[in-house]
Amino acid sequence: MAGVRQFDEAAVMEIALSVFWQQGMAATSMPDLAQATGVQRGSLYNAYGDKEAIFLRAFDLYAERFLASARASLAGETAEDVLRGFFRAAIANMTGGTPRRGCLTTKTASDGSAALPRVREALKRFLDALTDVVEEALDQPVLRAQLAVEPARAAKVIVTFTRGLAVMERVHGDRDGLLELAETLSASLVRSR
Amino acid sequence: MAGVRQFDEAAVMEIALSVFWQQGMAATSMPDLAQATGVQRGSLYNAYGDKEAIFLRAFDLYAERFLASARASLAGETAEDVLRGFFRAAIANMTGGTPRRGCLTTKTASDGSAALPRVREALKRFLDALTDVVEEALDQPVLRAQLAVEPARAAKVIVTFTRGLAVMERVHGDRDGLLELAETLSASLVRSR
DNA sequence: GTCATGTTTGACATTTGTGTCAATCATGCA
DNA sequence: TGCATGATTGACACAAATGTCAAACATGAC
Repeated sequence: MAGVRQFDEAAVMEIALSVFWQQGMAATSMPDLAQATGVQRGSLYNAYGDKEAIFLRAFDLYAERFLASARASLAGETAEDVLRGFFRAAIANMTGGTPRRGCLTTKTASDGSAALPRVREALKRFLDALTDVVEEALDQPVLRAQLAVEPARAAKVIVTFTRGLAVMERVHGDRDGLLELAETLSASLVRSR
Repeated sequence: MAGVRQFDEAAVMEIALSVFWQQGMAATSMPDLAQATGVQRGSLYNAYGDKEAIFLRAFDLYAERFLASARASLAGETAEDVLRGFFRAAIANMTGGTPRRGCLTTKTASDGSAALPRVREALKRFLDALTDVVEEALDQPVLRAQLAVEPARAAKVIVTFTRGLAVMERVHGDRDGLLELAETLSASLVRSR
C-alpha cells in the first residue's frame, strides 16, 4: 500500500482528546486541532472528514479509559467505601489539568454538541455503560443490604449526581466542596444504622 | 431628555433570554440577538456594550424567576412532598420549550462561558441563593426530623443533583426518567421508616 | 528503479462574527 | 418652533472558521 499516512494517528488522537477536554467540543475548531497536533488542517480533513469524526474517535479513548478507571475505583468492603472510591476517581478526573479541564461528558452534553445525533449517542452509550459498571459493583449481597435503594436505581442516581458535581466544579472550582457533596450523597444512599 | 431609546428594553431582554436559553450563551452571537429582537446590531452594541452585558441582564431575569418558582414549589406536609415539588418544578423548567431548552445555568456553566469572571459570579450567586432557598424550606423541625442529613447538606446535594438532571436531560431527553431519578434521590434523603 | 496510490500542502472562495463610526434621525425641553 | 442630546443605521475593516482542490510529494509493491 503506497500513499501512507505521515503522522502518528494515536498521538494525534491523544492530543485531540486533550484539546477537546480542555476547550470543549463546540469551542474547538479545526485550526485549534491542527495547531495542537502539528498536522495541517487539510490532512485532518482528508484523514477524518470533519471535527465531529475526530471528536467521536477521541471520545472513544476517553470513554474506554474512564470506564476502566471507574471499574478499578469501585472497590471496598462496605458500600460507603465503594462509593467513596468511585467519587474520588470521578472528582480526580474532572479536577485534573491546568487549568482544570472539567468533565468532558458534561461539557459535551451541555455545549450544544449533543444536537449532533452521533455525539449524543456516544454520550448516551458512555453514560449507560458507566451506569452498568456502577450497578454491577453494587449488585452484591453484602453491599445490597447496606444500600437504602436497589443497585440499579442507586447507580443511576450516582451517575447523575456525578454530572452535577461536574457542573458545580465549573462554578465553584472547589475540590473539597465536591468531596463533601459526594460524602453526603454516599451517606444518604447507605441505609442508616 | 432627548435621544430616547426606540425599542422596548424589557421586551428585548425577554427575547434575549429565550435565545440564550435555547442556544446557550457561548453559541449565541450578536447577529442572533439582533435578528430575534428586531433591533439592529449597532443599537445593541450602543445600548449594552457587548454580548456578556446582555447575557448578565437576561440571566438576572432568569434567576429571579427561577428563585420565585423554587420558593413556591417547596411546599408540602412531608419532606418527600417538599422535595417532590421542587424537583417537579426544576424538571418542568428544563423540559419546557420546543425544542426543549434545557437548563440555562447548566449550559452556561459548561459551555465555556464560566471562564468570564462576571458570568461565573452570576452563576455562583444564583446557585448559592437557590441552595439557601432549599435549605430554608427544609429547616423546619417537622421536616428536619424526616431527613437523613441536615438541611444545609441536603440542600447542597439537591441543587447539585438538579444540575445532574439537566445534563441527563440533554443526553436522554426522557422526562419520566428524570422524575424517577428525582424520586429515588428524594427517597434516599428521607430517613427510612 | 518505476509506478500507482493515497497523503500533504498551500491557496482559494465563502461564510460568519466582531467592533467601530460618521451620517442620519427622532424626541423632549426650553 | 428650534435645538441639543443621544439613538439608529448601514457600511467598513478586520478576524476567524469552513470546506475544497490541484499540484507536489512520499512510499510500498512490483
